[in-house]
Amino acid sequence: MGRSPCCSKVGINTGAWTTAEDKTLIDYILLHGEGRWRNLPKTAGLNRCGKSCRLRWLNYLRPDIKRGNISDDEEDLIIRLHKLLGNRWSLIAGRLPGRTDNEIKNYWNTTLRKKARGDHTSPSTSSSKSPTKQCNKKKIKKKLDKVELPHQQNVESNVSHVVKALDCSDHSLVTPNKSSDQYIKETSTEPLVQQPSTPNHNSTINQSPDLVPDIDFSNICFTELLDSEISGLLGPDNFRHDEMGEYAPRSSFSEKSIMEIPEEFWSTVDEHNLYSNSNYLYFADCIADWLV
DNA sequence: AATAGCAGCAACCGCAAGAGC
DNA sequence: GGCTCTTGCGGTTGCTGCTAT
Repeated sequence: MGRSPCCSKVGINTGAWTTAEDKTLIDYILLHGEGRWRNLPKTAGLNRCGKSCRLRWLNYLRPDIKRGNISDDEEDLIIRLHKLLGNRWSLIAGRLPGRTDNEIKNYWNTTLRKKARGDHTSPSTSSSKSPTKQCNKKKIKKKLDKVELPHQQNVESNVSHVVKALDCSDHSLVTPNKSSDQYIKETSTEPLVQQPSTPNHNSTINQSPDLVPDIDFSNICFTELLDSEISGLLGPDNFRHDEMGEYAPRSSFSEKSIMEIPEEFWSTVDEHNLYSNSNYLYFADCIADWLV
C-alpha cells in the first residue's frame, strides 16, 4: 500500500490565500495552537490542504515573522552561513530571527546566488539584447541554476548532529486568546512575542565585514571536525531552557557569533599547511572556547 | 500605449525522517 | 520490525508587478 496523499485535492482551494482564510487560520491557531495540520483545515473550516495551512502559517502569518528588506548585515550572515551549511535553509533561517527558510531561499536564489557566482552585471546593463537572446538566456539560466556551487558539494551528511544543535529556533511562540484582528494589528508593526534568544549577529558581523576567505571553510575542516569525537561538544548539553522556558543556547552562544569561529581560525591558521593537525586542533579549540 | 521579458516571491510538490501503533 | 501518519525540508512552479523596448 502506497503513501496516502496529504489531501484529496478535489474541491480544495489552491493559490493565493484570501484575507478571510488568513483570519480563519490565525483564529484557529491562536485558540488551539500549532500542530495536527492534517486535521486543521476540517476543524477550522478551511477549504485548504493541511500542508498549505502549515506553510501559510510558518512563512507568512507567524507572529515572529520579520517582514521587509533583508539588511546588509543579514545578507552578509546568509552568505557566510550558506558557505558553512550549504542549502540548509531552515538552519540558516534559524540563525536569523524573524526570517523564514522560504524567504532566505528565495533571497538566495534571486539575489545572492548571482553575487556568489561573482556576477556583478546589473539588470539594466544586461537588458539590451535581441528577443532570441532573451529567450535563450532564460533557458541557460535554468541550466546554470541547477549547477551546484563547489562548496555546496562539500557539506557532508554528517553535519546533521551539529546542525541540530545549531537549530535552537523556537517556532511555538503563539500567545493564545488574542483575536485575529488584534493579532494582525500588532504583527503589522512589531512581533507579538519576544524573539527567541538567538545571537546578535549584526554586532559581530559589523566588526568583520569581509566574507570568509576564498578557501572553502566547510571543505577544509568543518566536516572533518564533525567526524571526530570533538563533535560531541556541539551536542544538546550546550543548550538549556532559559528563564522564559525557551530552548536557548548558553549565554556565551549569544555573546559570540558563529561566524567568529572562522574569523578566529583564519587569523591564526597555518596557511601553508591547511590540512595539518595543528590547524585541525586549533579549529577544535576555537569551537570549544566558543561553547564554554 | 502596448507588449515582452524579467525579477521577486508566495505557494505547491515530492521526498524523507521520525513518531506512534 | 514493519506499516502508516505527520511533519519538515528543499526544489520548483507560476503569478504579479516592474522595466525595457
